[in-house]
Amino acid sequence: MYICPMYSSELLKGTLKTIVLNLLKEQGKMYGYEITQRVKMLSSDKIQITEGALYPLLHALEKQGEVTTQEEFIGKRVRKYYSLTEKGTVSANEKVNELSDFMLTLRFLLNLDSTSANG
Amino acid sequence: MYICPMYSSELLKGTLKTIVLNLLKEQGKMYGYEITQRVKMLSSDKIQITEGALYPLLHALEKQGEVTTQEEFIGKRVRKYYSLTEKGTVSANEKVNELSDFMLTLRFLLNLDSTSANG
DNA sequence: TCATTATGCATAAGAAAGTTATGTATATTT
DNA sequence: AAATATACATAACTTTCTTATGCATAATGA
Repeated sequence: MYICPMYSSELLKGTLKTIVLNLLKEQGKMYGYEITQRVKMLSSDKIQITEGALYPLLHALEKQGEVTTQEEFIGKRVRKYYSLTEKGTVSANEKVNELSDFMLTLRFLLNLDSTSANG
Repeated sequence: MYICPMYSSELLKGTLKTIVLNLLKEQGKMYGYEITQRVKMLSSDKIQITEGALYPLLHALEKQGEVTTQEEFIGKRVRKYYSLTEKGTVSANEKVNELSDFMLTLRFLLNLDSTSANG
């Protein structure tokens, strides 16, 4: 049986924060578990954000004033929703632009550019 | 005066090994300093590989049998040339393919696949 | 009904892979 | 002569993950 391989973990390093900020920007507000599931789904299981990586990141973003939180109770269980502040929105845009630029540079460095005019 | 900004260092993590293996594959053989300079040039100074990152990586690659070395003297100064073994060539191809795939996934995740011509 | 899986948060210990700093030495440029 | 460039190497430290653990509620299935 074929197991869809995840990317080696080094690759996620450095992009996780960008992914999370961008999701929050697009979705308005999300809670931690939801973020892990959405990334898993959107990446066809090739990116699985671990809780040990995500929650500390979210806490750090809150501490730095890039996100605010809002708790909601589903029955007896709490959900902690995160949404971007203005600062976080700026940061999200910057991060996405930088990563996009970086990927262009990488494509050039690795000679991955198709023969046509784009890149 | 405008300083061309380097990418935040997290981004390089996870891609350095791929970059080095791919350069060696394309160039046949290279020495450490040459690698740093080529990446700097090809990236318009936006990626600067530090020696503290590069040399330990090259030593690890040699230990794992992915590269072999060959010393050459330029006057009294030594240059240590690295070239890929067969194993290293396989590894280079795998790494580049994985990174390429990962970037596609990222573009999708981050909604960077604009319908128009730019990104 | 009881076990398993899913949902949902959190944190601590450890590993990986960089940065920064330092060291040594030769060659070139100003 | 001093500064910069070339060329290697390694140690201490930091960042940022993974892995492991813990707690608790909800849903599913045998």
